[in-house]
Amino acid sequence: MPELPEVETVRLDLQRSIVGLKLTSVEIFLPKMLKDTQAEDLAHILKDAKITAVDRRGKIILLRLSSGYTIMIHLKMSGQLLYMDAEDPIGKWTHIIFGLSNGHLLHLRDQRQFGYVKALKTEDAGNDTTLAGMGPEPFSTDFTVAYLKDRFTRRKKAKIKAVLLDQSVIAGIGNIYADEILHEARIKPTRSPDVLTRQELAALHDATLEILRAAIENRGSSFSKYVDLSGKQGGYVKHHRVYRREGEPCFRDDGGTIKRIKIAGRSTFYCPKCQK
DNA sequence: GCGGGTGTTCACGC
DNA sequence: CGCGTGAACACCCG
Repeated sequence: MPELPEVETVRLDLQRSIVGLKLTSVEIFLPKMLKDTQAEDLAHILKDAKITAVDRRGKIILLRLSSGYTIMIHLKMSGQLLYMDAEDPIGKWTHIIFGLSNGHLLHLRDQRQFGYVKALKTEDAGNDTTLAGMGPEPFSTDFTVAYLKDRFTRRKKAKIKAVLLDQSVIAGIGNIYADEILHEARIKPTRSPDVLTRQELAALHDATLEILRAAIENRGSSFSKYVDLSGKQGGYVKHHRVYRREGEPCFRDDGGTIKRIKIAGRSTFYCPKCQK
């Protein structure tokens, strides 16, 4: 799925192109894409509601509506949101189409059908278990070295990579960026979080911000399915230093060769030379 | 046919 | 309770 930088890229695109418009209709071809939401309720909720803002929490897009409702969209592994013309063909994997008051359409495509759309009252969003259980946004003031230290001391037997993937610790990091962040911070993904030094925690904190910032600036990583709102690929893959680079020399030119292991069931790439 | 893939969740065993 | 593993979801690709 798209991780924070990809979802943020889509959010920025949506903010530019649909805020201020009204939603006019919704067509649902695959009802199981709706989570805790009835198709007729969704149609009623969004009909003629104005989109007042597009927010993001972790990897989830939040369409804020003037009617007091929020539409949550999770793209999971292969979901895409596409801003389309009315005459554009409907793809095989388009499962939901939102109509917009300017005549354009928002297609939700998802080859693997893991993603979901959920409607809830904006005032109840704080009670939503997915949203409420999420750790701080990396770019918020809550994300500090002290916070990492506090959360990491409780995880004595875990591996740092697994903890970075835990959305309740930090919101938005996935398999690509966990590896890129750990490489930038020179920390081996198998390390135990509770024994990291103050310097390592600070390096991890800074690397998180730097890698995510650079990825957003390059409009995310497209190695397979991810595209932005207009269907274009992101440009960050060419900046990847470890992810999917098994057997290649470390970009730090330190004589290390990128290794691939499994952590938390996920392929994990790192340089044994510079990541300690 | 098999394994693996940007995510998440659950069952199970230690 | 914490943590790791494997499976599940569904589909494409090499």
